[in-house]
Amino acid sequence: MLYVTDEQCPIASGYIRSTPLFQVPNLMDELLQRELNPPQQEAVRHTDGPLLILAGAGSGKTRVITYRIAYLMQMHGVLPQNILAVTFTNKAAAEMRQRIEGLLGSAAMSLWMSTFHAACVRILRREADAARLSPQFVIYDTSDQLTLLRQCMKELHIDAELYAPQSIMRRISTLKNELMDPDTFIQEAGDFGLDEIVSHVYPLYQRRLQDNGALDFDDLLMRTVQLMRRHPDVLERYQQRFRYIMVDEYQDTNMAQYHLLNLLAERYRNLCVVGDDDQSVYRFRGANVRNILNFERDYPDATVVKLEQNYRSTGTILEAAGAVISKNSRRKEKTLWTENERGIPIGYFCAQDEVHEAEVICENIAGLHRTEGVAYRDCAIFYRTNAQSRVLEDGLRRAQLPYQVIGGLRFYDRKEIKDVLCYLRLLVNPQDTVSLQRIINVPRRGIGQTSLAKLEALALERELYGLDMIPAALETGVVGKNILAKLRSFHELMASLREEAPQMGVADITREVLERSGYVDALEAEQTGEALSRLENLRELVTAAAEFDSHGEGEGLQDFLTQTALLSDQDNLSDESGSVVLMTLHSSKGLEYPVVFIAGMENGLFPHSRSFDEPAEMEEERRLCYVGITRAEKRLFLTGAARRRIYGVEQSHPPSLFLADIPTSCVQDFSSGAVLEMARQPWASPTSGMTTGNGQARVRPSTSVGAGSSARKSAAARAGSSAAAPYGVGTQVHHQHFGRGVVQKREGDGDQLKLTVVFRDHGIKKVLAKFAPMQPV
DNA sequence: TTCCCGCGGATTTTT
DNA sequence: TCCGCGGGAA
Repeated sequence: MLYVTDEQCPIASGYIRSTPLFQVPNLMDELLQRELNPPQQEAVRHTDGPLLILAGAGSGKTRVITYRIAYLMQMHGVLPQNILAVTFTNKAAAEMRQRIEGLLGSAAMSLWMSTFHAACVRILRREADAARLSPQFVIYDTSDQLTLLRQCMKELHIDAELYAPQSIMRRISTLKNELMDPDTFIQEAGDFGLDEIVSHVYPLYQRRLQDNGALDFDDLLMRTVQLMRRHPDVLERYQQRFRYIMVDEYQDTNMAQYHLLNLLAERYRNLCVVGDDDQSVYRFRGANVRNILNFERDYPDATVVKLEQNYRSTGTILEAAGAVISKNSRRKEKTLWTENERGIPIGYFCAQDEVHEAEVICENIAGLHRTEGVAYRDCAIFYRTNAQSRVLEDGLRRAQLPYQVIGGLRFYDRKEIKDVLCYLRLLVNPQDTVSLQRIINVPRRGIGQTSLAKLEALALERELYGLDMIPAALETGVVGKNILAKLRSFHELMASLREEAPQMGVADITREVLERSGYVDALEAEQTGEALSRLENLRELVTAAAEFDSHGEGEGLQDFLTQTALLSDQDNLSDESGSVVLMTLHSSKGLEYPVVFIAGMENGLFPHSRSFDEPAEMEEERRLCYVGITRAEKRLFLTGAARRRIYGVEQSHPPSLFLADIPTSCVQDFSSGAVLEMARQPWASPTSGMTTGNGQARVRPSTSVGAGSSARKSAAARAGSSAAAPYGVGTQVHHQHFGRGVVQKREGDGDQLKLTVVFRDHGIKKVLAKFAPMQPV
């Protein structure tokens, strides 16, 4: 056998025998012809050399990917272990694997089918030596990252008030996604502003990650690329191994992922990327649409296949989506079409406020369920920001409709779960100082801040990390006598757990930790409802661990921790539960539902107020809108509210400018008063849309309720807001020191007029209108 | 050391 | 509005 084989893989012994569908070549042909349209077939049959599949929404791309993998294996004799398939979520990977197994039987077992991050973890663990990593490294999530960063800042005496840890973190993350390591950055960074600070913190932060045996999300990608660049022999092995590479959602890859792919595919050039530039919505986390737009430049010999037939949505929904996305410049031209029926017009409703909006949505879901027998699980509600989910949840509860929320606070991010996971992490990797600090006094054992500070000082001096710092403290006696005893007993606890752990299943270890740490006892003693629900969550954690044990896929605790760290929101979406699904528009990518509601169709919310200034951001919002609309199969409802409370402050937003782009014939306005008609007014002229020129004022769908077009005035009147110019609630302002902001609240009047303003970069401030160096924009 | 209260900051989106 | 943190008191 020519190809590199996977040592762990029994050469797919089953796969030749267990392929009912593909035994004979012409059967395969027949199958492809029956199941796929001509461009889809072309994509499947193109096996060698670079391939770009531009897959419009709902054009059957998952089907193409799965059939292509099956085709490679069956018709070209490609071994499953020579294929790398990268998807966006674990859920997508699992589904795809299942479908391939449906076609080929168990042959697909040894196929690498996972997210970028999961694939990188796998590589890094195997190549830990070359990557100069501890093989039992742990993965830090956002909050761990921030904890570590804060410590680094403290160590360097950088004022966290002056430089928000979050912005430094964001910057470091961006740098990592651009493959900029600390050494390089020191040379390139300016010696002023944020970057000057970052040039000090980033190297230390990175060193501390290493000391703690930890990697953050971005490291997973960056370190893998570094590994491949520095070790040609390792790279060569993986190039040989992954002769065929397929990437889904290519439009959302960042620079690190882009380079990794190019490195791996360099040798055989069998790189197949699938994506849709119109669905690129992760710019904020480093995704670069140029990756897909430039694929043909990167691989001049690339074959390009466009999948433009949509099988998902009604003609009406597709037309609306097309109208919205067509306003974007810089896109690959493609026209989605469908043979599906026109369907029912899109419903629009402008509610009085957000509570009313939720009510209307619930009434409609209940109505569809009652009169048309629509299952709850076939209904989804999307929104722009997680904050919107609460009111919707309240509504659903009141209407007694079953629902599940995807995203928001992840299960594994809950305090009690995170605590226990930190115990487990320490068992795997005793160097992990961040975890130690989190749990050393949880539950309370009387090891307080002062003692901890002494411990830390000692650790810093002697360069000790994690559990190692405790014996040192015991010897030197830097802490008082009774603290000493407490430290000792904690250390003994951890030592004995560590000894037992390797022999036990994950569920048993978890139970052991819960019992012996006193965590459960402490919660039981609390006797509050909150403690009860935490206990409930912990039970759920044990269940998840037991499930993990029984699947037997991983190798114990280590893999369980990795899995929990890399789990995405979508991954715990269950189709079984029969409930209405709530999620952000971002999370909705890649999914489809017969009935879709998009709530909060208002300027300032969607498109989000932070995107008005930058055309590129605005285009991203528009793509997000396109994504949302194209999730719908049969029915789409768009809703908004004339008023809503945000941070407890009442605001009123005009209808979303995206509504104005949807052709009249596609929508039916159910609002009282012709709201949609009014919404169309300000932006309906030929000059509407985005103008980037400086001279001509960009059409600004402002949230102001003061001066403005008659349409906006009447919207304000209906909303019942005070309309006194120049600082009405919602007015966009510019402040000499604080920059851009939006007026949130007015108090007093005349010279005493006080304004609460939300500034884009400086948070909420109260200013006296008379004195503030500020004007409306 | 811990608990409680008050204040300020935050929210765009997430592997 | 809600959450997390810091400061002060027991």
